Order: sequence, then C-alpha cells, then structure tokens
Amino acid sequence: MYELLRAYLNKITSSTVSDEEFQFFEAAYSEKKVKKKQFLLHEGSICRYMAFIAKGAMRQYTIDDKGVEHIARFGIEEWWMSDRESFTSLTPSRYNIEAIEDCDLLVATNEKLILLREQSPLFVKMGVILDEKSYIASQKRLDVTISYTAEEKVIYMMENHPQFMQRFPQSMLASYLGLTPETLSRVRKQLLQK
Amino acid sequence: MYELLRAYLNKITSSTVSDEEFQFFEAAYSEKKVKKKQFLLHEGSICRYMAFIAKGAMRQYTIDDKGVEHIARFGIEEWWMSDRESFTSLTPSRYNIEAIEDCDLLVATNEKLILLREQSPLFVKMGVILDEKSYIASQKRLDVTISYTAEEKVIYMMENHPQFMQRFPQSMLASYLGLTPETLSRVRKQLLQK
DNA sequence: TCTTCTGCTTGATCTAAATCAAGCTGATTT
DNA sequence: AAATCAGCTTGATTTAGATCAAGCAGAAGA
Repeated sequence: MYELLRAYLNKITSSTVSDEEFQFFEAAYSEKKVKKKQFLLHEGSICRYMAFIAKGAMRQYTIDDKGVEHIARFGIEEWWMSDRESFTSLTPSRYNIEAIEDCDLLVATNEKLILLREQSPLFVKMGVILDEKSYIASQKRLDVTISYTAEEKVIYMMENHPQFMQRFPQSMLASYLGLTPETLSRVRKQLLQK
Repeated sequence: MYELLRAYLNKITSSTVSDEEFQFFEAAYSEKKVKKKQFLLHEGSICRYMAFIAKGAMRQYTIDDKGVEHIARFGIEEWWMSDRESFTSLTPSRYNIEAIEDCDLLVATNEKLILLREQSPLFVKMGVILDEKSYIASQKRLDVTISYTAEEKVIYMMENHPQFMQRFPQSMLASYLGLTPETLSRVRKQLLQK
C-alpha cells in the first residue's frame, strides 16, 4: 500500500524519493479500511485525517437546510480526501466523507503532517503542487457549472472524468454537476443516440 | 505603499515581520500603476506578475466560444491578482485581468518570488495560508453557484461581499453570480421592497 | 449646452431544466 | 420463489430565469 503512495509521490513531484526520506512518510501514515457506506468524516465533527485513497471510491458532500445533498468532490485511487479547513484549524466540519466502495486508505493526522513537513522537503513540494492543482480544478469546475448547459456539463464529465461516470451512481453524478437525476438520464440518452 | 503590504503580512500570518525580513519583500516587489480599463494580463500571454492591490479594483475573467465573459474573481485593496497556473508554469493564460478603477499595485515576478521563498519563512507561511483560503473560498462559491436560487445568490453576495456590490457594475456582478443583468436588477428591486 | 454613450430598469415572451408522477429492472432479503 | 427495495427511465406539467425588446437617466464627450 505504501508503494502506491511512493509511486504517486515520485510521479507528482517528478522526483525520486530516497529510502531515507520515504521512511518519514511510512512513519506519518497508517493504514485504514473504510467499508462501503461507512464514513471517514461526519458533519459536525473535526476532520482528523488526511487520507490517500490506495483503493476504492469516496464522496465528500454537504446537506443543505432543505435536506438536499451537494457533492463537493469525488475521490478514487490516488486522490486525497479531507476537509482541509477542519483538518488544519480543528473546527467542526460541514462535510461528510463517505465510502462508495470498500476503501483502503493511508491516513495521517495533522500532528504527523506537521512533523513530516519538517522532515521531508518533498512532502512540502507535493503540498504546493497539490494546492495549485486543486485550486485550478475548482476554478475550472466553477466555470463549467456557471456557463455550461446540461448537455455540455455531461460531455465535459465524460471527457474529463470518465472513471467517475462508471463508478458513481447517476444520482450522485447529477448532484455533482448541479442537475437532477432525471435530466442527467435524459441527456445521456440523447447523447447515446448521436 | 509597502507599509500596506507589511501590515497585511502581519495580519494574515498573525506575526510581526522584522525590518530585516521585510527588506526581502521590498527587494522582491516593485510598484506598478494600472489605469482604469487597462490590463495587467491579456488572454494568450504569460502572466508575469503576482500583484498585491494597494489601491483600486480589478476583475479576472475569461471569454468563451460564444463571446460571453465569465468573471472568475474580483479583487480590491489587500487582494492578490494573478493567474497562478500561467505564472508558475509559464504557460499562456486564458484569463484577462483588467482594472475597473485606477490601481496601485505591488508586483513581483516568479523569479523574485522563488528567491523570496528562500529568504523569508514568513512569505512561505503566507503562501500556505493564502492557498488554503482561496481553496476554501472557491469551494464555497461553487456551493453557492450550484445550490442557491438567484435571490439567495444575491443575498449571499450582499452579506459576504458588500464592498463588491458597491464597486463593480451590475453587469459584472451578474456575470460573477452566473445570472443575467436583468435578473440581478429584478432580484435587487424585490429585495429592496422587503 | 446638446448629444451620444453606457449602464440600469421594466415588460413580454420563451425555454431549459425542475418537479411531479408512474413504471421498469435488477439486486437483496426472507 | 416471492417480496421488498434502490436506482434508472420516461412522460406530463410547471417554473425560474433567459432572452428579446424598449425606454430612461446620468456620465462623458463634442
């Protein structure tokens, strides 16, 4: 499991982590399994973990006043799941993080990461790269959400995240795109006929 | 002008920057004025500057295939303007950054910031805090965009960014919220009558 | 001062997507 | 094997907000 993290680290930082440096990662992260329909984080509690998905699929979502779920993000292999705000500032989270499939995770607490940040320059580098990536991704998603029609949204999803289309139920995909399940179903049908 | 940056730095990092350390900032940043309707960045060119707004107001936007403008963000005093992606990876930007009022900026190039990052731990700390803030803000904006009605969006804007409501034209505020100017106008009227 | 813009408002109409409502199919339970 | 259930599809209807179109007021320029 740690080998997956190691390969990921090398890939994302375009470097090769030494055995010595990677030992700090092994000390910081521990293995955790979360079964389907179980939660890594519940709304109202503090997010204790920054989790690397070695295997499985998860979603992060809020529930609004009207009881409607809004999916903030999906995660599959090689993605990170956490509520950064809650995790670093130790405030109660408004998110839920739920396993959609049985998951194998590598998790670290905030204290461990503070230490790791001092021990490993590569960890710091990875952090900067990930922050940037996620910022750019959320800008792009905003753009899609604001300016695309239902059909364009679905096409965007199929082209950019085909893995998601296969692994998450339609109702969740719809919520992620800001559509109703009915609309998503109709749009897909239309697209298949083309 | 540098004093504004200094005060901002102290505030955001909850620290007091020493004279010695702040000298590195003075070396990295230079003053730049951009007049109303002029551009700090044009679509297709590389974003050379990370700019701190000492005075004025700006907007960052894209133009889509249909010629419609989409506002990614607004900036006023104490905000940063840049296309992070273009700035760090030296790739052509898809954004325009335009002054809405005459602006006084403090700008730094990427090379200067790489140096500053080595010289000033406080600069690094600020970077981490800003990344986190902007990530959280864009998550929240996404949530608002996906799940709020036109009226709720306007209320959100009035409560959370009243400064924007006063300084930017309605047409731009509408674009920022993903509404048409007509709808924004109608919603405002309705809200005022309450 | 007059006139041309530019931005905002208001009204009428239209439409994309939501909502409401059934029915279908395959999985899970008993 | 029957029964319950969850997820998806399909159809009918409604609606929020877009689009189209006209008019108005203050700013900017001649």
